[in-house]
Amino acid sequence: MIEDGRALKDDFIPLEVEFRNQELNRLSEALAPCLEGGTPENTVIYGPTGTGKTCIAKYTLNQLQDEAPDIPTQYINCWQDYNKYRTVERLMEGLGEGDAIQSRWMAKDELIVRLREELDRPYIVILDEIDQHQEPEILYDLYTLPEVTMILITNRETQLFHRLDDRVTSRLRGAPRLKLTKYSSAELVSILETRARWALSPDAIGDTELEFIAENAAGDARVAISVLRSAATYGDRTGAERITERLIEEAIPGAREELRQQTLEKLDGHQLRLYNIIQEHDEIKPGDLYAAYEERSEDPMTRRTIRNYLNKMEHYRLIESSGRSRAKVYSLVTDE
DNA sequence: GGTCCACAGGAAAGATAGGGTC
DNA sequence: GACCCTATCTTTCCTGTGGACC
Repeated sequence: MIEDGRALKDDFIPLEVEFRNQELNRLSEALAPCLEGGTPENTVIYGPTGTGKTCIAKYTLNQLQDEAPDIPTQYINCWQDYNKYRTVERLMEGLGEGDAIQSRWMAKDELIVRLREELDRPYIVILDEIDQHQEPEILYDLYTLPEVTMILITNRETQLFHRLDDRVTSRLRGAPRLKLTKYSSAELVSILETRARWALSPDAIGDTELEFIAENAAGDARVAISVLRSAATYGDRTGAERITERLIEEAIPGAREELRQQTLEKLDGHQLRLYNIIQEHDEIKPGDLYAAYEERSEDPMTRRTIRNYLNKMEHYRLIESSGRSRAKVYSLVTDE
């Protein structure tokens, strides 16, 4: 059934991005000046997950590189490269200067100086999940580099700005902002149709089944594509010739489990222990959670470290919390 | 309304690990 | 191999918040 699985991958960039023409045009306009030696505009893209923020940013940079291969670009996920050092490391890599960094020997400030020296032409950088950066002052450092143009991606615009100091906020306030909203069911069907045409054998899936996936994805293209991928994989495994509604229903839990397992693999022993304790309870108070964790650990981490771990797991959407102060409880995320 | 206390999260210091220099 | 420099992770200390109880 699957003929070319690439089109079903999360990081696949399609030849054409559907239903985002206005946003693509605005982003292209913001970057266009660099083609004529001018100064492009920094841009902020925000909206819920699965609305195509990363996709339109990467797509626009691909287009730009087709026109001007000499202009270097770089994609940085600030959840993975969350401190200044790693971010600048990635920036150097984007300039083909990754080898210039001799491990930890080079201090952060020295790295910035090195980056400044290497910049002799426009450099366009996507900073994805910028609200998750642990040292948001990096934006000020980058702002002082006239060659660097930033495309900042965040889920919530307010989360980004409330963490920035006034110098950066005042400068970014004037930057173009692109707000992306969730896809409608009809839009998701069209996106899925295109992906299915690329990835699957002809007639592997019909309109009714695509609509069924779209309705279950609640406007999130990432979820919709993940379910399609899971259904097709499951169909291949079981020898089915077509993806049916029943196959999709069977594949949905698998798609969710796949995403959950991928995330669980990122946790260390202490974090997994916390996850297991929460899993054993419908809801658990932070104090009770720590007591249970302490009981099961030979060398337990402190409460402060555990709070950091729990924040990380909440961000991964593995657990969630409700209530505040003494009324606070943790539970597993079950709605995805 | 006042007090208590669980809880969150920032800041600074300490511990650890990786790699370079002599 | 000892020492130095660095980033990263963890701990300690502290303050602010807000729910529970009287």
